[in-house]
Amino acid sequence: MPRTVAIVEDDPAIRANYADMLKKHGYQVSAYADRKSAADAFRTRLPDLALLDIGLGEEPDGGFALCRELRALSAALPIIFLTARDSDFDLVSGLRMGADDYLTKSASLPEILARISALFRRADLLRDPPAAEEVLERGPLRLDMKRFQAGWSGKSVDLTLTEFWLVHSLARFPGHVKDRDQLMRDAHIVVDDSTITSHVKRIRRKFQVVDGAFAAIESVYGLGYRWNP
Amino acid sequence: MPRTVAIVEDDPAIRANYADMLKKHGYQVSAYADRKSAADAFRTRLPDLALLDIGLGEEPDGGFALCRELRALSAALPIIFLTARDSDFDLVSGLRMGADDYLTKSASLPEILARISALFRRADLLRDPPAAEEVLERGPLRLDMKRFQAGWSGKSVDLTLTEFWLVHSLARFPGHVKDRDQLMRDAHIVVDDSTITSHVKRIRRKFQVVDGAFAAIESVYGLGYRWNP
DNA sequence: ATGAATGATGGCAAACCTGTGGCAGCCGGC
DNA sequence: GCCGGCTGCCACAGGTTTGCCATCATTCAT
Repeated sequence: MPRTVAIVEDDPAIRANYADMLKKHGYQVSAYADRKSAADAFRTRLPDLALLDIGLGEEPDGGFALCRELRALSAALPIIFLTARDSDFDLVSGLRMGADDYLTKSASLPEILARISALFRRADLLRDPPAAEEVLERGPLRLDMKRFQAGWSGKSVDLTLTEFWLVHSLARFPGHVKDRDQLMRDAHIVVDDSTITSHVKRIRRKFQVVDGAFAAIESVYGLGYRWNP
Repeated sequence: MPRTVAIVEDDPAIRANYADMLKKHGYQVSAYADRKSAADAFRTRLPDLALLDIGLGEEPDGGFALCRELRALSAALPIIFLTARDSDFDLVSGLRMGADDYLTKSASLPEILARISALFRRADLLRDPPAAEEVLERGPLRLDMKRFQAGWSGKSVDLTLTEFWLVHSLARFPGHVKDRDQLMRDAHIVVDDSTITSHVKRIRRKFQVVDGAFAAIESVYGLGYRWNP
């Protein structure tokens, strides 16, 4: 099914022009000339994307008002301002108001189309599973990145923040050797090499409390550490 | 944890200029002069947003290549081209390649900032899908989103607006750790870290008036707070 | 095998984080 | 104006975490 694009623009010639162009590129277009008719239509059915002019007939800021109404109806609806007004002030206001893009009428048709499809691409990420990696499992190890909780064969292991980052850095690519500098970067710290050694010591101890045979963190002489599967 | 913005730009003066501006607006900035150093850094840690020049030193299209590499690493990472090239061709290529926005260096600083924050707003939708529930119930907790009223095992708890937002932010994903910056965003305030501590103190006190054993808000040392089911 | 370099360990002090009480500014209602 | 509630911030106290060192053990190259 084609995507629907709503155009709100008071000038009939420009409106028809843009509408034609969008239709030619496979969108299903509904066009409105003023705020009221657009708002009425949106209340029954939202488009997949809205292209708004700012000045609408009698209302010099009708587009802004419409943008606010739309945002109240849906936080995710892609909104683009397409207007003759090219002041910084209007642009910043428009974006602050919740629009996703702001184009002046000097924008070329290819630019408009490219920006519309870029915005659709991003909006589509919401529909699909955003692939938000929440938990990392490596054998008996389990790291919940949202809860900042670590577990080893079912039992929970209390790690401090720095320790958690270090374990995450090591376990993300099992078998890969991480040198101390990389570990510092992943843990967002800048410290002496010996301090990393200390952290590894404490991490090992904490895992050994839960599993005496724990040996997943292997030292690689002269290089750093490696997570052993 | 402030948002990180990566800037890849070969001209040292421009790079420093943009980096300063972004830092002044609260972003944590990492700057790179060429494709290789940027790509290396991105492989270990992705920024929250990338600002790319297209021409990078010897490579006239280094930014395009970098954009492709970044998109391979993450489909959701916000990417903005910021370049002197103002041809339609480059713009359309850049957006087709997966960038979310395309700015020329003639763009004003307010425009750049507004577009960055608009993009962050949209990217945030991925992290916290919009919730439209009228009433949120989590065990004994009950939040009426319409009336801004909170309840604990049937008894009503008088929260101020800010407190209500904070409780909502915490309770929405029980167990998930929210740092102070996320809490501020969810409560629509910009304050000192210690102020969040104060709010939590007052929230706990109010719940404890109703239930002496209240302990649903757990502090996570070094990170923030978590709602305990 | 031997020595230099690297890593492990225990310990300690500094740095950091949080909880708490308190206070000042702000705003709205009376 | 005056009052009271809300908010933001600070100073202090107590506890946790972290960084580093001295010492001992291990590894690698000669």
